[in-house]
Amino acid sequence: MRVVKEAAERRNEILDTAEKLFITKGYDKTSTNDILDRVGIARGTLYYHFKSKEEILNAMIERINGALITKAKTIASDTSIPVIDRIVMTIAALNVDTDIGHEIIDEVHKPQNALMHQKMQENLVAGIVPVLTDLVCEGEKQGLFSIRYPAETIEMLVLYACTAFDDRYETDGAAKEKRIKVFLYNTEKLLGAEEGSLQKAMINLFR
Amino acid sequence: MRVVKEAAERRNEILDTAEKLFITKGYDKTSTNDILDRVGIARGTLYYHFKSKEEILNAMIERINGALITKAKTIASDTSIPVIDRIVMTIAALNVDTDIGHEIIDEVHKPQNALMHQKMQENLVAGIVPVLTDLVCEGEKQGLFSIRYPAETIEMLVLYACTAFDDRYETDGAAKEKRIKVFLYNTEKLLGAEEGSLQKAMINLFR
DNA sequence: ACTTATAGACCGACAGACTGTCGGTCGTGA
DNA sequence: TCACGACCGACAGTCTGTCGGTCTATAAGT
Repeated sequence: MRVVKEAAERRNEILDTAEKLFITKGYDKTSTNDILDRVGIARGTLYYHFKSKEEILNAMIERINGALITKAKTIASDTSIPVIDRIVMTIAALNVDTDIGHEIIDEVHKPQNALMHQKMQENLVAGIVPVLTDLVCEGEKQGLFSIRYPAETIEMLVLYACTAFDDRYETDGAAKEKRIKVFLYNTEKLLGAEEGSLQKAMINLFR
Repeated sequence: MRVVKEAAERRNEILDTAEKLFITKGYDKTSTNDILDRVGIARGTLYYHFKSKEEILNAMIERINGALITKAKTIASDTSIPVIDRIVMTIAALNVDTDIGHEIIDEVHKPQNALMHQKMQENLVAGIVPVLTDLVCEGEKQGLFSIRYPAETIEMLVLYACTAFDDRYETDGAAKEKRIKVFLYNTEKLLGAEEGSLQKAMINLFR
């Protein structure tokens, strides 16, 4: 039977379903049939709202990243919190565990989802680098950091973090923990922060 | 008509052809028909030598990266060259421009080739990090560097370099040059090298 | 030297699945 | 009642991977 809805609503229904499927089954392994069966629409309807399967992926990524970046910006602009805490919190806000669930971080990084992964990363890095750069510059004015090329350096750190902290490299908890520790140590070095200052802020916030 | 060849030879013919096509057209847009038409074999023959299209991609990447890593190792083990020069040369050996041609670096990083890109990067990083780590440790013994966590730090630098120096981010020459400069500056900082020492070695070698 | 056997390389028709298209239909608000 | 936006589903075209069977080079037996 035929159910008519407003375009925006249908679009979101499709995106909701696609998101679940892309994340649980992978982008390549999800067929457009899977999506339209689940939404309960016909083939033509799907292609009435999106011009291709890839466009669905793009829209989905923009929705997810848009929300994440908005959240990060909100935290970053709360001047009532010390800069160093805000930096840690901003980064934590991107750790998708919080609200979208572990599934994403676990599933997105499988080899099959390379395209999805690359797009999410590119989009997220572009959005978050300026926010963090501003924060670091603020911290430098307060004498917390000493850094010559903030933008490029932040980009370097963020890009590395995005790639390295994907689970695809190892599941060994110890190696991962060490990697995080070294990452913080190196970050302090690059930002010209006092040794242990970031680590302290982190432990302080998450205990 | 039917031409019989040794398995190894056919395999290489297929890989040669696939390499050209994957690089010029992209992995997704290259069909197995494209490959087998060009090689001049039947469908069944292709699947006699490779069990899937993706396995062709994997074999191709291993071939390319194997050659690159062998070359890098050769340079790295030549103790007649000063360590710092060897480091620069080892990295330079990975810059595919040299023998496989610009095409790869130009084409591999298009969004369509995400899978290929990811696999090449992962494979290359895993191969090159130990080589560079050894070199850096050698340099530390000579008092050139001062570094607490060599392996993780090298990994960080290599991973970043792989991601950042893809052309996908910008074609603006000036921005790219600055990025390289900052990368060298930060590398010196992380390795605990004298400021400008890496840059000097680089300019020295390539003038 | 001449048949016969065998294993490895090769063939191409086919099944099954998938994406995107298109002409046409239905519902709803003006 | 009219028009437009939402919706439908059959269909074309393409793609990957399979399978039963065929060819050929080499080794063995006579």
